[in-house]
Amino acid sequence: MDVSRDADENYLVVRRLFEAVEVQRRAFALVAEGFGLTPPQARSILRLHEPTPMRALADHLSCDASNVTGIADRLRVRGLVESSSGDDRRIKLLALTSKGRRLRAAIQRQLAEQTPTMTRLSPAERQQLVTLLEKLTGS
Amino acid sequence: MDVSRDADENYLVVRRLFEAVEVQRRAFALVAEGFGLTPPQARSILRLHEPTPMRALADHLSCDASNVTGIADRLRVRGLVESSSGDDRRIKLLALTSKGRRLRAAIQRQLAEQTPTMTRLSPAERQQLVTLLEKLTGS
DNA sequence: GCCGTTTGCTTGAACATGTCAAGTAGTTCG
DNA sequence: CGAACTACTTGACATGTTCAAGCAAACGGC
Repeated sequence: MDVSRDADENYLVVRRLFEAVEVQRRAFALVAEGFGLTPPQARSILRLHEPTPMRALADHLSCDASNVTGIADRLRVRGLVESSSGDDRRIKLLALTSKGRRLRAAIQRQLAEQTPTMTRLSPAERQQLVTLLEKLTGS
Repeated sequence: MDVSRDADENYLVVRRLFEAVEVQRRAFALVAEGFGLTPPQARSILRLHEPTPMRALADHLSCDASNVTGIADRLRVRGLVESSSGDDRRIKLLALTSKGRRLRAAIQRQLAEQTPTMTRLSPAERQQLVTLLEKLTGS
């Protein structure tokens, strides 16, 4: 067994993977920018299909909770989200405004149309990809 | 034809995709952090298999050239890269030091071992994935 | 019911990344 | 030769990111 050879071949797979990740990331950033949003801001908007505690948003973005404060602030200034309190008065629930909901729909539409996955793969290939990705993310 | 229904189904595919992208991104960031590098720094190191103009590195990272100046500075301070001039004296060629080359090999090894793609997919599935990704990135 | 602990969020410091505009130096080409 | 282009640097500024510190609310044992 040639271990170093194995490592090389495995790394080729990994490299392809990260190349593809970069392509997607750029595509996403471009769509977000088209709506005047940074990628984390766009991801937040997409996540807010329902009122969501900031803590949950931080988990979704896999970042520190303190980070979400700033991101939410900037979205609030632009009238895209608003926050309310629930039973637990420590928790701030973030929710989209109607303007935010319209924006979210537009982003989804554009992602579904312009993402390379959608434009360059056949429906069958997309299904194959989804299956692999689900296994990959453990969902 | 129910266009909005199509858009919804397409968006589900896109959502899966971006979830997977996030998983990979986190995995990469974690490996990089383990070596005391930020993701762009690690990506730069991986790119420097040969002396590379800063302009080419900027293209690879798809960012502004001015950004690369700072990234290269920080890598230089840590003794991982050094720069030289070629024929065209405007161009700075970045190259790994021997310390940098050792680090690069270690990063590749760890990515090949720890990336979810490698740990959660069978070799056949990995091959399938690579084929799809190549089509996706147009390479 | 009280008090220590945990949890959710905010604030401020410190740093990396990213863009843009402006500047310098080297190349190219008419 | 000179204008235009190219490669890099610098500085200003916004954002994202983490960490440490702090505050307020909720929880849990006793």
